Amino acid sequence: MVERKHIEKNTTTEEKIKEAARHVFTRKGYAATRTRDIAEESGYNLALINYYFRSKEKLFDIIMLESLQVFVHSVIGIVNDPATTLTQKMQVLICHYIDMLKTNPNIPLFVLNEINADPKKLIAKLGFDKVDREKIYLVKQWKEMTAAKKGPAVNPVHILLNVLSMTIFPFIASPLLRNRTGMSVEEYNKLMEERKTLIPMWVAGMIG
Amino acid sequence: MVERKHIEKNTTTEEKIKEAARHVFTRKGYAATRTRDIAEESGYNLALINYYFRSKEKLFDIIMLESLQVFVHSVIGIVNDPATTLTQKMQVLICHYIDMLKTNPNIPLFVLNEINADPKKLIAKLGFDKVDREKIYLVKQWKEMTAAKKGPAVNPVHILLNVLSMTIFPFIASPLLRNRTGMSVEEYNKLMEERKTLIPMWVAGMIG
DNA sequence: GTCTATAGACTGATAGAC
DNA sequence: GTCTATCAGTCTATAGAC
Repeated sequence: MVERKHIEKNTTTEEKIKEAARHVFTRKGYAATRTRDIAEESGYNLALINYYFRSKEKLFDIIMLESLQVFVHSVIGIVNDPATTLTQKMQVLICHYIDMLKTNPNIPLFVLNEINADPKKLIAKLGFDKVDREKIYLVKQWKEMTAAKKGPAVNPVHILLNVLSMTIFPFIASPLLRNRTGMSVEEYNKLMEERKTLIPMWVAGMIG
Repeated sequence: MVERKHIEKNTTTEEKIKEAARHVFTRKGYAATRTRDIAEESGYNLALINYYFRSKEKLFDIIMLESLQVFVHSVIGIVNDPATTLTQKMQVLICHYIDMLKTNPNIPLFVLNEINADPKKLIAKLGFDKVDREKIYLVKQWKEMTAAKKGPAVNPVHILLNVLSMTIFPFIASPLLRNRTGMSVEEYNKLMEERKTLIPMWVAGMIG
């Protein structure tokens, strides 16, 4: 089953519909997407969407969960690794996010839009509400670090916000920035690659 | 006309509908918003929306362009001020952005979506394509600064990206972050207020 | 200017033939 | 499994009374 996954990908009707749905949903958002659009893009008929997925919403749930699990699953492995330091975790996470964003640059805007449309619905669907933060190794290490430091500490949420901001936002704003600076996609991606080492450096400067 | 603006605000039916539309559109997005929702929120009937604005789309355009033009205009004033230093400009801009975003937290997502849908259209509507970058005072000051510095300089686009990221992204991600941290809107806004002084400090550290 | 009532178009979902 | 045809519901926009 696993070893065949890359072969079966997009060959079955079900996979083709999912692939089409991924495209249309991420481009237009849930509400603006018509099941007819997905049918057309998949090359199949409208009725097949219901045959395979029962409803537009159920199809959306599947797409969204898959998009996010790519993000979330690997991340949990990183933040829970007792073998790495806090700094190393941050470096690995930033690399991981930038690589993922280079191949899926449209996912953040898609997710943020849907969360904005209905915050409770999506967060519950993602299973984020079931993660026990206190048991994550990164949280433990963070607390040790802040406890050891002297002087007035910055609210750690600021640091988290900065890492996420500096990593994710450049991809969301890419069309705008590229338009203003006249950069090509390749030049821009090269810049993003540079940020893999720059962001950890900048953040280290913030923590002092 | 101008001197009466704050008095007339939200007193006319037209203004009340616009205010209601602003709320609903930004909460649910264009496609998911029904004109019935706007009518209900405004306290008036569905038919009045068409009486005043002809269509849902025209109403949407008016709302968004109004919010944006006010903001864009003020920004141009700041970056073209010959009386302030580069550092001062950055501080004022960050303050200005954060204040704006506290009252209109939905604008970034709207702008990013529109630009994603059609990069040239919105930029042209806002008149950005007519701005001659070389004539902006901030650009001149920036070049002077980088010319005076020794050692290998970081690509200035990184710094621009960081300022925008750290200022804007926290507002886009607010629903997600507030949910994860359990913060109220007030607590979160207090954090954003702190960033008015923190971001310039962090950026100064990056430029070194 | 504001309302009620309804036209007219579109959408998600299903029945039933093949 | 895949198709065509169609229903039932919802939406924007408008006609017409007041």
